[in-house]
Amino acid sequence: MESISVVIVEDQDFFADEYSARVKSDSKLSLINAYKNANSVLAVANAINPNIAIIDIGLPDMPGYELIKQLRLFWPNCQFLVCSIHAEDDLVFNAICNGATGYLLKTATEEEFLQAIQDLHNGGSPMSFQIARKVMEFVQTKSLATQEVDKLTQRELQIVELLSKGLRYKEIAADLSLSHETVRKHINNIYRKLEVQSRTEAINKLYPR
Amino acid sequence: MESISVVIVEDQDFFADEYSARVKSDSKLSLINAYKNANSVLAVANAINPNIAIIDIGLPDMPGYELIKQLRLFWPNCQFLVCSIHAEDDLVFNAICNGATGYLLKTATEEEFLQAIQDLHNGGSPMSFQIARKVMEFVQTKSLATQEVDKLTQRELQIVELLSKGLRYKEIAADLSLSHETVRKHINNIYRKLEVQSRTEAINKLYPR
DNA sequence: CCTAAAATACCACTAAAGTAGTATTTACAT
DNA sequence: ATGTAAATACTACTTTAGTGGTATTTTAGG
Repeated sequence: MESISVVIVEDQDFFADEYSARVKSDSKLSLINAYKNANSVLAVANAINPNIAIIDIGLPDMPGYELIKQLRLFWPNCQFLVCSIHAEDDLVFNAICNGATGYLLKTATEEEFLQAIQDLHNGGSPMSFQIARKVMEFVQTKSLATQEVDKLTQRELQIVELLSKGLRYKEIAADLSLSHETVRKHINNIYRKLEVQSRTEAINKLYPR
Repeated sequence: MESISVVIVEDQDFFADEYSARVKSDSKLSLINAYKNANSVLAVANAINPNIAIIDIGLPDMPGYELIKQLRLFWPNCQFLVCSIHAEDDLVFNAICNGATGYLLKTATEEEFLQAIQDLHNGGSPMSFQIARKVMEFVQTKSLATQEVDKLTQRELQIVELLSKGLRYKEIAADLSLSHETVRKHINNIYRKLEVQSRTEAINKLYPR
């Protein structure tokens, strides 16, 4: 069994040394190198191809999420583990949106840290529990507004689905083999039930962002 | 320090016994009861008020996500931990959307199981690593389409933001102290850059669901 | 069988959205 | 200094969206 190759990008000496020591202590891992800033790793990015990259979000020369975005182009199969002292929503979601698949707070123990690398390599997404809750709440807010959906009939839901895709009335009519006027009537009823005056308001009410 | 009260809803004897034993073995937890199906717990729901509910997703008389939805009304402050042998997307997301804040596979060890209860109680969202990855991917797909956003100027993004809320052109103009015509021009440019023909198409391109 | 809700369809109308072209001013970068 | 992009504003026009009313047919429930 081949060992898992790791790079570290961390500007603070204390953490860089700590992470390096942890990786070296684990026989299943091999440390390629530890870099102090974004540019020094970008300079050699096309010469290496790690399995795991551990990225500090607070680098001096570039936001961590920006670094991930760029490194992903060089290392499409690499898993990115963000390590941060911060749990602010912006940082967390920017990192995730740019391809981070794990997010640990720096309070993580050595055991959690090494387990996270294993999890990442096994297709998991390790997160500190505070981060996990934020992510969970994000998922919950992005789901359907059930109580509004219940007000609509089957046919109306079918039409709303097409409305939300941006189809025009005549396209919806063609899709469902209905007359243009019938579609309009249905949409009128939908808006009345949802207490809205436009397509966008209806969509926002049914599919909260 | 007060102990954490737990209920279990699990139809398979093997797992029900196992979970009960685990909870009893932990001095920080107290087991209220273990129920074999959804209706037997709903029958007594208003008489109890647990801190943590452990729910099997594959109950005989009701889908687990439906049970969570109903129990949440009785126990608004309870944290729901789903335990399932399945990691199918539908089950996972239905559960999360209905209020589950943790999701473990039944392969979890006793240690992971008890740690999950602690994490839940501390405001975390424990997940088996396979689940965490699904959730992470969901977040990634639901986030801003960065490459499209980059095509727009600051002013255009500002206008798109208001467009996506369903404001009319005249309302946007008033908000930004612009003329109605200028807003229209901006929107025209936005649509051209995004290669769309309507508000809904633009929104869908920038904020994928 | 009968009724209420749902689905279908049409008309007339107003409001809003979207298209196309032109033009001026500011600001920034080569 | 000069060219380019961005932001502002206007006109003229077409298409689509949204409102209100009426009416017929289907479907499901009591």
